[in-house]
Amino acid sequence: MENIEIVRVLNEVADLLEIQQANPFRVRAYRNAVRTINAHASPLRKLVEQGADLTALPSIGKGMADNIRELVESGRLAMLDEMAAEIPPGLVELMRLPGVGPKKARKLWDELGVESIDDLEEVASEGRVAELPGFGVKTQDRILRGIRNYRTSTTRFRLGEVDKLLPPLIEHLRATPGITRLEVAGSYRRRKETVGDIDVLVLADDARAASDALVGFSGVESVIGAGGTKTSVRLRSGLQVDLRVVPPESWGAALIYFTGSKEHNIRLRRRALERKLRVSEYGVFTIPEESLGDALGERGIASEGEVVAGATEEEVYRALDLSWLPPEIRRDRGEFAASDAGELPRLVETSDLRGDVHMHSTWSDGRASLEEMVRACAARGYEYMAITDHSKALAMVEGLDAAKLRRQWDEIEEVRAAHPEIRILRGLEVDILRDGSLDLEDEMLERLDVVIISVHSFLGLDRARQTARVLKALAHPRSMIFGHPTGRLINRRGPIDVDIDDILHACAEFGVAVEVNSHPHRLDLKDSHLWRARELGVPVVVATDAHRPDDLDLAHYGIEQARRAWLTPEHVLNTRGVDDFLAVLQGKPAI
DNA sequence: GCCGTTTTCGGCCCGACTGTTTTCAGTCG
Repeated sequence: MENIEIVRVLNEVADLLEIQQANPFRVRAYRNAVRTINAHASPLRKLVEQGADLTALPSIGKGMADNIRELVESGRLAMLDEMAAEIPPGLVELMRLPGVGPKKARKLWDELGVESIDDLEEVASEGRVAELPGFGVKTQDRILRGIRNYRTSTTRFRLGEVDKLLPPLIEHLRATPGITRLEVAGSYRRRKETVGDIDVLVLADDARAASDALVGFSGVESVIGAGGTKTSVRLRSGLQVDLRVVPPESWGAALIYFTGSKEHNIRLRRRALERKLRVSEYGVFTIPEESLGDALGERGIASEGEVVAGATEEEVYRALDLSWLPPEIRRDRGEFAASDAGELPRLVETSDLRGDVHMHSTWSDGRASLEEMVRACAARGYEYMAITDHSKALAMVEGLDAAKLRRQWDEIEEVRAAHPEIRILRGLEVDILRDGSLDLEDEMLERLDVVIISVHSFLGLDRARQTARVLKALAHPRSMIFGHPTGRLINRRGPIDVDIDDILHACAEFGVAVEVNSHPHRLDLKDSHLWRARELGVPVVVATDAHRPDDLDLAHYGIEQARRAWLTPEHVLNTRGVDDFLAVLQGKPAI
């Protein structure tokens, strides 16, 4: 049983508990456990096998540890089986619809016998949902719309897509009179690999005018809602945009609040309470003595208290004895402790990169000549670069065999002479063959400066075979960088099935670096695996896998991914000078 | 169900919006 399966089971338990109207804090305990497991890169299975104490993990207590052990050892959870016998499986799915939570799902089941989305569509189109107490015509319509939307599948947008969709909207809003400040918050600002919707914060003289400006944007397909402080629209692309007008004295607090993550905010508020302060999107406030211990006063309204901070993020964090925290690490993954200890990392930045070492040219499937790629790298200020075309196994792109590679080296010699401003390394992206051997003769591998090894075929091997295949390739003395290690394509293709923990251990042992492939379709390795790589001391290379000169500008996506894993320039090999870079990669015995 | 040099019991983040109500529950982020 893998972590991802454990997570699915525990999440389902939480869903079912909600429908059963169990203690909400018990539900939250399951959600918190899921969070911990998601953040844990190595398999809990191994910990269980070793007899380790799972309760050492945050949010895992005795009960949860028992659950996990039961899952690992038997593959089942008796408690879930019991609950699932009582509750129809389709009920959980109802809660995916906007406006339907556990209470409404339960009522639909109790009163109308709804057991699935299909059932719900039927009774809703008959008008029977509107007749239920607590429901109405509007809720019924919303459910029907939600079902249609759900069926046309609303996946999250890749960060790179959003970066293309947003600029016209931002420009439009910035040009609106009265909007004096604008910032995109949310997971977009945290540079998460995918984004669900967009939160735009603005400072505006006239909230109405700002709202009208959004509604009047040419890309808007429909208006979802408009309140006093929030306007929501859906763009024709399907992307939902929420505009929030914020008063200047609350700007920083609102920016923190809407940047999230949710987990970060929760921790922030708890921290405030420890200091007898209250944090909201409006600022940091004192809690008046009389309402201490009575968090919810009459009708839930706590007395106001005095404003302590709110105008800037720095001031809000300072009020809680914290340094300003980069959005990428606002995930409650240790950033508070690091700030307290004065040990916040100096995260790697795009400008730290001194070379790009994964790119293609017309020698294989690139669109630009070798010299054009060299010029493009030099123009970006790189000190060095590696041309890494495909090896011959990728026949469809006419990959390079030994003979073709020698001819490429001749051309590299010529280009080197013409471009002394940049060091051009001889590289190759060598296919890992089905049996784990490399797609190039050893004597040629010996003569390459940079050897990237990648999986491009037999993506469907089972875990045992796939892992063994990769481990064998990593053990090759000339393997230097493991390219796009999991092979995933975001929203399109899942990762190959490998034991990532075993692989990272092998990388550490053999001194092979892992790539952060910066292409926004890949972002591979992902953040949680990079986190593990850092823990294990595996060197990291951030590279673009560019197939044309413009692709070289995608490096920032890889850097942002690295920042989410707390990587500093020390962790990223290609922030070093070329001699250092090569020394680490090649610092291994000859064949 | 988890957690604790303030607590092993009694807490557990905060506010807005919507739709349904006539004082509020449910949902969402």
